[in-house]
Amino acid sequence: MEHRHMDGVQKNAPKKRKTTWKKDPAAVKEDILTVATEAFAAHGLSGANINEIAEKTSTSKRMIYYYFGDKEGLYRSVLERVYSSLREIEQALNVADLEPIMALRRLTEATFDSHVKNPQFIRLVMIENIHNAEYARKSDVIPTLNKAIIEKLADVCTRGKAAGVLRDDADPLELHWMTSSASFYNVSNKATFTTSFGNRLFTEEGQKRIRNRVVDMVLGAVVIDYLPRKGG
Amino acid sequence: MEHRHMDGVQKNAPKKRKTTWKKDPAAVKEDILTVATEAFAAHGLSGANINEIAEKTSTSKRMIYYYFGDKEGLYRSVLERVYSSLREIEQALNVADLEPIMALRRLTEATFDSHVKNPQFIRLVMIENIHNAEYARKSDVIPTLNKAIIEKLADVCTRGKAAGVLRDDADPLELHWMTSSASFYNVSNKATFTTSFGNRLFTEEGQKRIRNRVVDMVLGAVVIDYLPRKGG
DNA sequence: TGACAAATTAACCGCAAGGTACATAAAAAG
DNA sequence: CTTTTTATGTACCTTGCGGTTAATTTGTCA
Repeated sequence: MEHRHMDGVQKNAPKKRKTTWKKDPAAVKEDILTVATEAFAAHGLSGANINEIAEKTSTSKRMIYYYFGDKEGLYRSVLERVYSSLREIEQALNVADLEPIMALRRLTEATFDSHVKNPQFIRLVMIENIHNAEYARKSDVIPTLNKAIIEKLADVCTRGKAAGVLRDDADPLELHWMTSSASFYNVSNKATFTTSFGNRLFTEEGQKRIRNRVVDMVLGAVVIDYLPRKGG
Repeated sequence: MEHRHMDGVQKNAPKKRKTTWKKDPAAVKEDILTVATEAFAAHGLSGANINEIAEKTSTSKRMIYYYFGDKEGLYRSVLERVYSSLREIEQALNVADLEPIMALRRLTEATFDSHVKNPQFIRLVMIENIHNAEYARKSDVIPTLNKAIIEKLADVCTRGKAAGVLRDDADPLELHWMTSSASFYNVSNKATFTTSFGNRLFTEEGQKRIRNRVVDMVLGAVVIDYLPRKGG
């Protein structure tokens, strides 16, 4: 009971505490995670500020520590949540009954588009890479999440080779690497690329061209006698 | 350096100051920049610690502030320095007297290799992108640096089209985008990619394959009737 | 209805880390 | 040789921010 700094004069008159509130743990957690996701994606692990996060939630800083332990715990939860939500999108994709080349085209386009649509995810993955993926690696869900897309690509490869339309050195993992690299970079490096070269490739037009280019590159790498369409 | 708890004896005895030293501003600045580059590349702008940086230099924290003003100033200097040093590498590359396709192959390979060889640069660019390139944009050298590579590609395109070996929609900036995206991602996302899919693509073998794939992708996108070689 | 656990609030703490004050040696200027 | 400017060293200050303490309310279950 040491009010050491209250020498004498009414310093720190206690704010009136809220007299009533509802219990809603799930909503509180969600609220915190939503705000924290934005903060970590914007400023990174060390750059994000717990006090600021707390202010933007409808609850208090104490609750963050109550539910997530510490800053790192909060970050880990954010990471897992955003990884998981993206996996759902990937799993929803159904190309099993398209013919192989069309399936591959669709998968590539879908990957490209989902990257464009989820910049927050991209930023968090960038941040993870800065940290050498140490938090993703600690997670026991994240390392298992991306299997879905690889399986789909593997299926396409198998079918494509059987049909004689894909080169027999086509490899699902390499295919994913190619698609990912283009799709990821397109979002992750937009800022510096624009700084160096202007935004010509990042207008609506430019992005359409790039998207087609990516498809052509990927198909061109594995489809036998692939003929890219002309122009953008 | 806590002298506070040395109760009684020798409390706060000022450390004997170095009685003699040489002036060497240039070396001191270089020393600081070298250490700071490592620190910022490893931990980002907010994550890097000025005290730690100071300890690793052969000089004192005071000098960091003397020469660079504040943390942000130091970061900006680091950024400009690594950008500039990479530009020199690019400029040294001479492909003007190779035939167009070979020239393009060499440029692509060189870009891929230089990314692999300069992970610190990659990390700093990643960090800049997290910050929406605000510091790179403020710089008055960085935005002008990457012109060299584009000019080389433009020359190759012109010659290639004239010789009838390159598609007439081949575009230097797009070519650079393709090469960069693959080369950059290969380094920047190694950690998370490995976490998800194992390190098969990052062994010596795997990297050779990837490198060849990248060349094939780029050439395949612009060379008329390009025939990729088989296998890895 | 009252004990107990779970959820929430406001206030506080410690210290790490960015930044500064001040003294002084080395070199340059005059 | 004196003065001034540049470069350096040591100690220190301030506060932002991650994390805690302690009290209080809400809901549950004997």
